[in-house]
Amino acid sequence: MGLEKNIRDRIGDLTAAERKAATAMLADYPFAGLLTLAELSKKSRASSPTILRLVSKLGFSGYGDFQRAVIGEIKEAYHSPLILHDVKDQHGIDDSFLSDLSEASIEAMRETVSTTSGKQFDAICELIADRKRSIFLTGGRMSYTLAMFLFRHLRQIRSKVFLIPEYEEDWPGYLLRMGKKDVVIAMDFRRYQPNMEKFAKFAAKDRGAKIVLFTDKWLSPISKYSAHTLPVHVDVGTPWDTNVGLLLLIEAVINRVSEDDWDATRKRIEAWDQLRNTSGLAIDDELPK
Amino acid sequence: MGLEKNIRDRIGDLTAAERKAATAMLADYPFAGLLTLAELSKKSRASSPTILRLVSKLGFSGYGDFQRAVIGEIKEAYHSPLILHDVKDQHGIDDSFLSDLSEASIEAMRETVSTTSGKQFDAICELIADRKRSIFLTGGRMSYTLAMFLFRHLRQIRSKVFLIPEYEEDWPGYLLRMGKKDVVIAMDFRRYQPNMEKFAKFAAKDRGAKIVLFTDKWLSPISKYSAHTLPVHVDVGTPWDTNVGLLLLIEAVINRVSEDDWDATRKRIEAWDQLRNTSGLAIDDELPK
DNA sequence: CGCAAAATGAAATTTTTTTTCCATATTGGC
DNA sequence: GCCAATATGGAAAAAAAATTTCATTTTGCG
Repeated sequence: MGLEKNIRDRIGDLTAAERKAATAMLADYPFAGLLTLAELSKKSRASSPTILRLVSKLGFSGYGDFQRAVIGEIKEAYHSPLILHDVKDQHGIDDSFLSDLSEASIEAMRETVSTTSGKQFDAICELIADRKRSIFLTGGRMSYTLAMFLFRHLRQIRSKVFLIPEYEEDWPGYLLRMGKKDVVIAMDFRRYQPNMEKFAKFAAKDRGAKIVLFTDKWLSPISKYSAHTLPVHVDVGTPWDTNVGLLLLIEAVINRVSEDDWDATRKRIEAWDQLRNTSGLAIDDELPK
Repeated sequence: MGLEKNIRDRIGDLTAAERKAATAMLADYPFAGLLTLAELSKKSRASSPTILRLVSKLGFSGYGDFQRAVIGEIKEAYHSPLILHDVKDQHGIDDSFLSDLSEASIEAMRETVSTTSGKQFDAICELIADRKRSIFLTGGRMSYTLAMFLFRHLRQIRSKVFLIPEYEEDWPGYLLRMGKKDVVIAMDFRRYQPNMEKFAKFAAKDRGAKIVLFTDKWLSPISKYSAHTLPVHVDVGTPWDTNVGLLLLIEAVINRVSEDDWDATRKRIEAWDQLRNTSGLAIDDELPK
């Protein structure tokens, strides 16, 4: 499996000059693989064609192909040593699935926080806290539910907060009421939906709204139009990506924005509580204008 | 000192397109720095000259110079991976709000996992994976959105999954179709809503459905009627409770249940992807009977 | 609203890197 | 020691990448 082991195993079959190249490679593995062909050639005192022949013997189609593999290995090694400090076996073997997933999710959360700039986060919260701006929320198929989570909380904190309906025919009514001061909070994760981009484009270009985008590290196409982009780490090594990092950021926003005028928020929550027995339905703000 | 911190600190002074490039860089730091200029340009959706201008603002004499610095950082970090993940102090004091909240949320997740019995979790997943049973989901005001999150995922995994509408008048149609074999997944957290209890009571007593309850440590009144109760830790010392523990369990359920018949799930997801361009709307299963 | 200044990216240019070709060198068998 | 097979690297060609130029777009301001 490992590229390094692969080289070591085959080093006996190589020709003299190829072995020189392989040795240089191993001497500073894996970083020698990041050098250019000419640099590695100089370092190993083997000509570039020799290195190319070596690389092809190792099963790569070219130097670029080889370099991509090296980068992949560096990436892997860079991330993996962390899932070591496990809390496994606290109550027996059968829990390891849950605790493994938990540790991986924790890692994703930590990475999300560590790649989020505090300054940018503050700027975003300030935008959202600004009562003069209307806030519009939307999201992709799955993240829509988390957008809705944020929506329902923001509703308790301030007015002029709107959830864009999922049904596309309803969009114009919202889009046409957006202005330059307004904010669109969009959540868009892998398998980006084309109509989300269309929506964002119109909101940003035609209406001049500011877009705050929550996305993954592959960056949704909406990032073209967004004023702020917050990349969230979603990988936990399972077939489904995790959203705990996103939820963490959402809850951080809720806390930060409500701090801003806690008294008003408390009053709203109390008023809400009074109503909660009579009806589960939200009292909708009218759209402005 | 650190290149990453350097970028973060200056991100405010950058122009819009430069910020896009910087965000892409940070989203997959430090590996995005190993890409070629053209690749990074594509990924960040900023033109190459823009990236070059960014790189020069950061104090490098060219893209190559910058890449050498990135490689240097990777090399350094490679041998001490832990330093990188010491989230606090990594980018200064102003981030402490986010990282404090993150650590508190992590604690809540860990506690949730450590108080969840693996056996019970498995039993719940088995119930949900059983294709013969219909699954009905519901939740309180805020947790309803997370119930919806689970709903949309379960929909991709199996059939006969239904989301109870929030509007009370619609409930009878669902309640009357529930049978003894069926499962209600209820999420109910502090400030329990009385009508949720009414719903659960009817589902359990009159219809004989099995209730799986996600709640907080104060235990929703629904626990009287539930076959399984999973208490989630929600306290993070802020005015708002956290839901990361709940989301973790939900995602664990999704992973576990989809494992059960991954081939079928994959096919469903692919079929879904085919449709995703034509309409954002779900194709609703008919209610049974 | 219009204008100047700043920002941006398309495309041309330059530089670097990879790949190919082939002449020369080396090796091992006889 | 000679020959054929194999290995090697110099250098040209091809490809790719980085950089520069400059026209167009966007932004901020009066």
